[in-house]
Amino acid sequence: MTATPRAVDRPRPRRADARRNRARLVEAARTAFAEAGADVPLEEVARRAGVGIGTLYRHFPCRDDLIEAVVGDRVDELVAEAEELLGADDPVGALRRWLRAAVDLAVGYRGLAASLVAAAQGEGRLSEAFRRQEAAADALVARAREVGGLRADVTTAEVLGLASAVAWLVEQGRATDPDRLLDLVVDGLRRPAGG
Amino acid sequence: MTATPRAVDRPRPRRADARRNRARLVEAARTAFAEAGADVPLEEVARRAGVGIGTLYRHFPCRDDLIEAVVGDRVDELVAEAEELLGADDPVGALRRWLRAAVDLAVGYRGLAASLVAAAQGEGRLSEAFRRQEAAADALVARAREVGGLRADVTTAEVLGLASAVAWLVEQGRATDPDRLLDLVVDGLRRPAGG
DNA sequence: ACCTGAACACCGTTCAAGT
DNA sequence: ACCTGAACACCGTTCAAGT
Repeated sequence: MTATPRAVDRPRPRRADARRNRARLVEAARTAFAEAGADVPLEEVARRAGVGIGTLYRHFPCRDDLIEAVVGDRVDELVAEAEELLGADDPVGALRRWLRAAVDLAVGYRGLAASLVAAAQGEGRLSEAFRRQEAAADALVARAREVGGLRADVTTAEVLGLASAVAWLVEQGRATDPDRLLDLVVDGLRRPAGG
Repeated sequence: MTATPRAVDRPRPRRADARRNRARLVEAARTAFAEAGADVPLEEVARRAGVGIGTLYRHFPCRDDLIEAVVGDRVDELVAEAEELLGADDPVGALRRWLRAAVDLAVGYRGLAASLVAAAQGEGRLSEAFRRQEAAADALVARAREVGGLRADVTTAEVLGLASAVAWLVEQGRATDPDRLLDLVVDGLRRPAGG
């Protein structure tokens, strides 16, 4: 039974060398994640950053913290995009476009979709990022429902869940075209036309 | 770079003790998978079976072979069920019911959905099981399409992929009710009513 | 023909010793 | 305040020595 280290809120490092090491780690993680997936060995990340493995753990007590450092600002961009799309003429189309962007982000690093979904229940920084994303989705879903474009009983968790599932399928190599799958899924979320 | 051992077609063991060990391993794996998920340590399975780890590897050169030994006959049951459902009055409902059974199987052991999806590309016994399942799904999809109940452009790979994705979501704890999600998904696969 | 378990590789995580 | 890397735990996989 190896307890996974709890995520702790670390203050910004005071010493200049520590800040530099932190930045190097994030950069190394970014490229390593992109090349080898979000489950790349942490020793590999430390090696690429040119620091000891202990230094990595000092800055990022668990893998999710490192993932958050890499994708956190992209999640914020996604949130900002949602705010813009809230003013769109076609709310269902807006939701659809936004989900596509969310899928793109998740597909960017193999294993990210799974990490994000797992973080839905957790406590750390990545979990907070997930909840920011969920709040953004919620606004778009509410808007689409207001206009009558969505089934009344569909929840945000279901919408985001299905989008994550699409991202996961693409990651697994079981789907070439995310757009195609998203279209099928979003069609199922629409208000039934005939009754 | 650790090469994963290739799946090899092993003949049924000749010696009685070997057959007994094999059977014990499958039983131990069945309970271990159910309790701890399909990624339970193989040493744990060997321990429960009361055999050495080397014996496990002799009978099941890779984890997927063990998984197939545990779920293979349930896949065959699924295939048989599909054949019965081919005669149903409501082909879309039949497809829907069958997908539910497929999801139930995958959800039975945590991690099985991922293993099955990954096996879609591979070579071993589990890959063959996946392809039997895919052929069964294909017949049901074709039937539902004939009757005009499905979008004409939907492929079997997409249908099965989305069902696996639903199973994965449930495994991740992101959905309580598989039926609910399957309804949403299947609705997206239906022939659009209004055009 | 089959079994066993020691041996090795790999990776995650901690911590004593350093600056 | 921070860094380092040796040390330990855990698990996958192989293989020499056995029956």
